[in-house]
Formats: sequence, structure tokens, C-alpha cells
Amino acid sequence: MDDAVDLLMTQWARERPDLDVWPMGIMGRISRLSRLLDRELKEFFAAHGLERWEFDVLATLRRSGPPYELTAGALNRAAMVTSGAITNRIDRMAARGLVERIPDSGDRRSIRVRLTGRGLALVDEVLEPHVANEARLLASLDPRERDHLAAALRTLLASLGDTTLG
Amino acid sequence: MDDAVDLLMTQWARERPDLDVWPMGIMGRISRLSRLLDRELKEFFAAHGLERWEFDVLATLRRSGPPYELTAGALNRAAMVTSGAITNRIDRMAARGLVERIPDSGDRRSIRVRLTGRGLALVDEVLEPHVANEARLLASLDPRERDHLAAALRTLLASLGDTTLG
DNA sequence: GTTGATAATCTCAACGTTGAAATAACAGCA
DNA sequence: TGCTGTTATTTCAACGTTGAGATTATCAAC
Repeated sequence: MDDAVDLLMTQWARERPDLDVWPMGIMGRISRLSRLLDRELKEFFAAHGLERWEFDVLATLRRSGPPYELTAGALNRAAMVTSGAITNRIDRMAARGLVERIPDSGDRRSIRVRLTGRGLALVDEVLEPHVANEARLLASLDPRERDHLAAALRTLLASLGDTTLG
Repeated sequence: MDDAVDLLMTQWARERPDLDVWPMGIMGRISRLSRLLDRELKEFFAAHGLERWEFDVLATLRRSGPPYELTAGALNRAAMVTSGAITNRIDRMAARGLVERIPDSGDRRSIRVRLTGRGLALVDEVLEPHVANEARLLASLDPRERDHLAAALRTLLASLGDTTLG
């Protein structure tokens, strides 16, 4: 079964037979998959009254364990966005009562962002169906393919230096 | 070698041992890779005086073959963006003299976007170093791994319905 | 030929991110 | 104690996309 990237590479083979465009077979697919999967996740979270970025923040705090708090800096490294974006996200989530800003006792430049009871309840409620939804999106791969795929992607990520969550 | 997603999954295993979060091993990596690779491509194109989206439009037209023209609709399906975004892109690229709008003789609702001589020269000049740059970013994979990775991603993309470029 | 449904593009306000500058605080060292 | 360089967060204007609506054109059916 051909996908959109196969068509793209066929076009290049005809137009520029002098070039071997094999990297596009990976780069193009990661890019298109990312967009398609983002759309799916967006739709899923909308059905649960959440924006995707809201869930990302909630989940980052949740998986950090009690007391469910992280600095703003840790959150922006985890989300791979700039500090301005995180300030904005915290503002809006605090307004919704999902997180609260706590002054950091050890460093007055820092703030700690803490999950409220409501935020904790929400993320714990949505997490399982979210994972089930992700599994549905990946259902075309059998378990062996999944493992190989995850391993190859890990190799790539690590080679690009993505080894910490901040 | 662990990557950021391994850390993330370890955290979930500790906090929610009742859940098997294996899908995150793939979804999380595709998402993070997409961001990291986008940054790299952005940097590369900036060094050549181009925005990433500009190159995408140029390349889409170039690989369609002579006379290097496509409708606006074909371009927005290929780029996976909305029609408003494509209108905006065409405006700016036409202002730079990289493409021109041609009325479609067969359908007066349509326009055809055609590569100018300057646009064609630019994309042909940047293409080879671009592919080389992509190959550099993927250098951590050996040829067999590349093929398996591309195949698994193809399976996924096709299962999500991404089988045409418009 | 007229009607009604569909399609292609453009318009525009709302939205969120970026990137850079501003502010405040820490840390090491003379 | 006072410098100097660094770090954490916030602020804000610029930018590009989205999503919905407006416009214009096509096509099939009557």
C-alpha cells in the first residue's frame, strides 16, 4: 500500500533522477504523521473539554509524582516551547483552576507550578482513554513492528540530543 | 542509550503502574522528532534565505514536473494546511517573485500557481544540499534500519488515510 | 435556462507561538 | 561588600495559522 510519501518520491525520481532522495522517506513521513496524529489528538481532547497543550502540561506534572509540581522552566523544556509560551499556558490554566503558581522557597526567581485537586482529578480521568485512543491510532502495527519502530525512533532522538526532559 | 521518552515512560510506570503506556513510546517520539527536525530544517533554510514553508511550496511545484504549476487546492492538500494559509503563502511568494498566479483556463474558480524562472532556479539550487542535510540528520541509522523505519511509518501513514498528495 | 448543491479561493478576526528585551535574583570571586 | 556573569520568569509586538464566512463559478437535474 502506497502512502503520500511514496507518491512524492516517485515524482522526485522522475524529475530529478540524479538525486537519491531516500531521506525524504523518513523525514516526510515523520512530518506528515505528526500533523495527522496531532489532529486526532486534538479531536480527542476537545471531546473531553481540553486543549492538547493543556493535557500536556497536566500530564507532565502528573507523571512527575507528588507533590505534582515543577518549575516553569522544567515545563517549557518538557513541552519544547519557549518560556513565553509557558507563561501564557500557566496563566490560562491557573484561570481555569487546573494549576496554581507557588513561590519557590529556595529560589525567588523561580515559581513552582502545582496541579490542583481539580487538575489531578482531570488528568487521571482522561489518561486511560487517551492511551487507548493512541493505541487505536497505532493499531495497524503488530507488536513486533511497534518495538522496532520505537527502537529506531529512540536511536534518532538520542542522536539528536533529546535525552532529558528538563 | 535512553532518550527523553524513555524517561517519560519510566515516570508513568512509577506513577501509574496500572497502565501500559506503550503507545507513548511511538507517539511521543514522533512528536518530539518532528519538532527537533523542524528546527534543524528551519536553520538550514534560513542559511539559504528561505522559510521552510517557502521551500515546501517550491518543492511541491518542482516535483510536479513541467510546466511547474498546480492549483491552490493541490498545494494546500500537499502542505496539509488550510486554504487561508495557502492564499497567504502564495501572496508572499508572488511578492518575492518566486511564483506567479495564472488563471485556470478550464475552471474560472481555480488559479494555477506557477514557478517562475527564479523560483525554479532557487529550488534546484537548494535541493541537493537539503537532501544532504536530511541525510546528515538521519546518519545514526544504518541502511537496514532506515528501510525498516520507513516501512513502519508507511504502514502507519497509510492506515491513517494519507494516500494522496491532492 | 433555471435551480440547487457543491467546489475553489479569498477574507478576516481570533488565537498561540516566537524571539527579544526587561526584570529580578542568584553565585562566584575579588 | 560590591562586581560580573548567569539564570528564571514575564512582557509584548510581530508573525502565521485556523476556522468560519463570503464570493464566485461549476455541474447535474429538471
